[in-house]
Amino acid sequence: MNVTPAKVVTEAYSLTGDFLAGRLRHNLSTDDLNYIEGLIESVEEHDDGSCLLGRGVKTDRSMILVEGYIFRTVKTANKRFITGINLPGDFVDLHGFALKRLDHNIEAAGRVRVGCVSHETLRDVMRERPGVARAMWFATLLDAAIHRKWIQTLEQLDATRRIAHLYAELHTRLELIGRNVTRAIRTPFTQFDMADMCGVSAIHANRAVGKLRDLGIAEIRRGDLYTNDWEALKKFAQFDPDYLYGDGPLKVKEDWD
Amino acid sequence: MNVTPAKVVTEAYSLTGDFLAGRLRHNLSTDDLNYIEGLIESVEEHDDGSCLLGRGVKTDRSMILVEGYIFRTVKTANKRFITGINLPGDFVDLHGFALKRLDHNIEAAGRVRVGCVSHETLRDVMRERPGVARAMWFATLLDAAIHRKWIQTLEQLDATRRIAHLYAELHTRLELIGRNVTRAIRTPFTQFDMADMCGVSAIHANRAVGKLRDLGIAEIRRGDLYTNDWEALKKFAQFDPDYLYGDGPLKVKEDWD
DNA sequence: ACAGAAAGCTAACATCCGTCAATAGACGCT
DNA sequence: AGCGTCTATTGACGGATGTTAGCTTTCTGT
Repeated sequence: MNVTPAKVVTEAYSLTGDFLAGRLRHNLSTDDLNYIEGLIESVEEHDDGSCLLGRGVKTDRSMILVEGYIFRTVKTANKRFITGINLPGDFVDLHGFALKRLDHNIEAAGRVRVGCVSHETLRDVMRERPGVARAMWFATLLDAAIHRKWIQTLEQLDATRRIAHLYAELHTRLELIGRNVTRAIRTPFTQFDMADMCGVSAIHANRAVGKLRDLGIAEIRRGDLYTNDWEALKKFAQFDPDYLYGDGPLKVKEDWD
Repeated sequence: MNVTPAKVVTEAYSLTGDFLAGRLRHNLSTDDLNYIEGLIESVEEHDDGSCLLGRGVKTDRSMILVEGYIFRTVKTANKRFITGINLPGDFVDLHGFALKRLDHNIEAAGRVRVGCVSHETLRDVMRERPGVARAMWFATLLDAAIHRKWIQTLEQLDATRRIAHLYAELHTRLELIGRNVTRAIRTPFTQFDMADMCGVSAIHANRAVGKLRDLGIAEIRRGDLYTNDWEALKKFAQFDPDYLYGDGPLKVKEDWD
């Protein structure tokens, strides 16, 4: 598991847009968000399938996903398990700051762009911007909440519904970061990826995709999902967005101190 | 989902022992640990099956498990899903401090004793004892790591191995909090509980228990597991303790600042 | 346009698991 | 001791999923 070489592209892309409209948005002022963008020391591009950080490898920086999808993976002799997905705006390895070594790999799903912040800088943030530090804690708590929902999904749903639930979650999370979805979600996921996320074989993932098509719920082609009835899809997947803390509960900045 | 009445037993039990030898231990000095014990405003006892905190209920305090086992559960019309277990020394709803409302229930597995800390007090801690605040963040990161392992377990193992993995995890976590296990782990878990943790039916959990017995790996009677070869059990469950960050990685206090 | 590679698809069979039904054992209560 | 309830156990059947194998489609590079 080697870290693949990255192209540093800081000079080519402006970061002063709304790329950081992600998960941290709830708890931070515009000033804080600009402050965080300022922390980013470089932006890198990585190719599909490259490993941005390997399990057990020590690191002295953390990465914010700017564009693309990232998997958390664990590998055994002949299988890969995906335990989570990150979307733009997510800190993909913030916990590496505290734990020093991750228990899983950070893997690019399709081409990605990440912003890098050194742990030295984060130490200063922790000391001097308690509001930002708290927002980072919230972000890791939200990761845990999503993990719990994945556990429930694996315990509760069959393969077809798991895939539907996966895209239902993506739909809502993309909305939460301001990327509204109309009739399609485009991803670079293969059916192998879906299988590794849902804990089924690739062949069974294929059956599930076919079943979603037969049921008229969604059409999935090469990772891209098309539907004209998101509510029906979400109902089929028994999707309940509460766990994403999209509205009220996470907005606790005002009643902290 | 009602919160059942609790017996307040502060006066009957001394807290100045090593009950808080739990997960926070790595990152804190004895002084810090004594400080945390001092935060506890009351100790309560709850009966088996009682709900200590319901999903969506606002709360203004957090609980440290002092004695017993606690489940994180989610319930649908006719099923219950267990997404995690807590052991003595764990903060069971620390994330309620930041999120205000939990997305799941906190449920007693057997009789439990919990120590309560008001969020008002925690706010002060966050401001005045950054070392303790960081330890709390670490604790929630460890929760997330355990969640990821559960996801992997559900994706990877059959029912028999999942149950073995569950007890393998308990064995290691109990060791990490100084409760060394010899030949038996005693729990109040029913086979229904095991089923809800492993995402299988109770009848299939029973088959799995029988299979562990037939294979000579372990004997499980009413939640209590007996074995004379923990290594064989862990190998069977493909258990790898890295995700519990038992030794090095979590001990980062010294190189923080 | 073409070839090779990657991804998607299908069929057949075995295993894992859920459900239903029924029974046996363990525990608490009176 | 006797009763009821909760828990554990077993058998039979069907559905869900894994595995193997082979085939088709789509992408990509030249």
